[in-house]
Amino acid sequence: MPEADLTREKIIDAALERFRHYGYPKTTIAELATDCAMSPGNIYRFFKGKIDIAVEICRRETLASVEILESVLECPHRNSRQRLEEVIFADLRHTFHMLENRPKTLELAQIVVADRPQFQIESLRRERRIFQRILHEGVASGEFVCDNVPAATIAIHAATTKYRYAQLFTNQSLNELERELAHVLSLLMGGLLNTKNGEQAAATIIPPEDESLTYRGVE
Amino acid sequence: MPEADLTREKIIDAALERFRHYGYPKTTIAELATDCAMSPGNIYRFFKGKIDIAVEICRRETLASVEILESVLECPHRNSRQRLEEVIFADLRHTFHMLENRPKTLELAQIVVADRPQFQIESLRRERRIFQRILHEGVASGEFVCDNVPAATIAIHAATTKYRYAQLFTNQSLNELERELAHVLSLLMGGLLNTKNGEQAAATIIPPEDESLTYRGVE
DNA sequence: ATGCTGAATAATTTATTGATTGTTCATTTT
DNA sequence: AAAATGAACAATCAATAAATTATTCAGCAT
Repeated sequence: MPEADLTREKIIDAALERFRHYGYPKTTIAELATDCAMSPGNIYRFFKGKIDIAVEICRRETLASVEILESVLECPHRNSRQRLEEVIFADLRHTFHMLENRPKTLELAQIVVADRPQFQIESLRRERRIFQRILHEGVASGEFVCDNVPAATIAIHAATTKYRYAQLFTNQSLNELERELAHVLSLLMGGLLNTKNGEQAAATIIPPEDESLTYRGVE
Repeated sequence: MPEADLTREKIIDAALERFRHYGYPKTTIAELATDCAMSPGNIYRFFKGKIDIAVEICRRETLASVEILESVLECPHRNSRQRLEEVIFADLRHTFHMLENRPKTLELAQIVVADRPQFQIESLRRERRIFQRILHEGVASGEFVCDNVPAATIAIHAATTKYRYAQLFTNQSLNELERELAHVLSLLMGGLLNTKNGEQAAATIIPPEDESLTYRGVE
């Protein structure tokens, strides 16, 4: 590895350590510089600003998360449904434990997202790509029926929003959340409608892509 | 109406006006007292504290919201699926416009919930009761198939979390959200699985219940 | 008694100041 | 020339003081 990259890594390691122990706001550039046996000014030859160090750390964190989900995906002898369910369960457990054991990581992510909204959008997109791969496989094998895989991917992702960093939404226990998620997945898989009577119900009416924002609610 | 209740209403009206225009923190008890032509001390004969005025206003707001959803519910010539979908769409639109047109209302709700977490829990429960009524009807008529209505109610409510006060989660437009929600509902109704091949897939494995916690349905 | 007042007090918020920190860049070192 | 420094400057934060506000309650009025 080139010298410059090694130095960059040293800064990231020092920041990782301090952000984890004391948090982003309580960590000063001067401290990072001391940790790396260099001057404060030199840090700026490797990062445009303090926030960019945080961005890089968070970016690596999300890549690691996606890899965890991918490893779940690669378990053999699973059908598409089991894969999808296990990936979503893994997401719930992983993010739950993250917030429970490393609260500073959330704080850091919130600081980064406040400054770089695009960061969150891209992280979610990376996650959805995993979902989409499973859906494609399932449709190809005939296990799933779906005439719009991208839309279904987004829908499943949206419907399981509550189970990503669940503590942001509720103070339920992990066990409660797992049980609830199982019911959500069960519905997403099988649906509510009675299909025994032969006739297939009409699809949900999907609003037109009209950009004119007309208000249809009450008041 | 008894004299005391009229006075109480006068205070609530004054608070409603000021909270809406200037927000909760910038409204003082002294101002409310002046508006009502009384002394600050007298306010405390009707409310235990400033926050309790906000709680009462928010309570009425949530009751009004539930009534809107109930009015959607009472539309005739609808099957259960349409009712459920329309109620959830109405919820999306109503909460979306609320945040767009009356941002102070959200601020107020956040202040109330920060102080009284139970308030949010009860508001959500009231909303779920509407869902549950529709599910019951649908199961009774044979339109829905579901062996655990309370659990399915909670699942549908959880899966549509993103579409209640959606601006808290995303900056998508209302139109985008409506289209996305339509796909979510479509999945919840019909499911992903291919049921044409006759055999019904096994249910999602539901994690065992914690011994200390009893699982309760919507009550 | 009962309903209400308004000054007194406690709690909170806002303004201010001084200290700390992020960032830059002219200069030094390698 | 390239890499690094550290003093200088601007932005931000923390601590404190000042002002405002929520709440109480002894006393007044009905």
